[in-house]
Amino acid sequence: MKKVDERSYRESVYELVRSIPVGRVMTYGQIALMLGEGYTARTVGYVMHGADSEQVPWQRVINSQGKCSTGRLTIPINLQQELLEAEGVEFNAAGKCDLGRFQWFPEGFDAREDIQPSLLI
DNA sequence: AACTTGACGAGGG
DNA sequence: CCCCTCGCCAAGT
Repeated sequence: MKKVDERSYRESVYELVRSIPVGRVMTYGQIALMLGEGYTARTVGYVMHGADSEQVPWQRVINSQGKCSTGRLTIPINLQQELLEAEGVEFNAAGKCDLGRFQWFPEGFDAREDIQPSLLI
């Protein structure tokens, strides 16, 4: 078992991101851990910046500190946060959301066992 | 083939 | 809270 079936590296990431419910988020590192070998938070971020905003709810992927990391090049600062707030995710004045409340864990995925404690915040 | 660049994350100061 | 260092790995030069 190498990569992931016949799907491309990127598609596996997008498929998982599409499974995140409205108003919930996942972190780059969490996605990397769930996809397994070959995936790291860094490459998930790389893949996400190339996501088609029409087909992937890219705004639901934030960093492990509960903050949006998109205030750089192509994406307007605050756009990601605004989109998330529009679907119910709350952010404090420092632009950070409570992962304990908004982070999404797929069913069958035991956060306590499958994810490093530090990722649970 | 070598080197650089990220929408990252953990650990340490 | 801020800053820096490393490890990570796909892609583009």
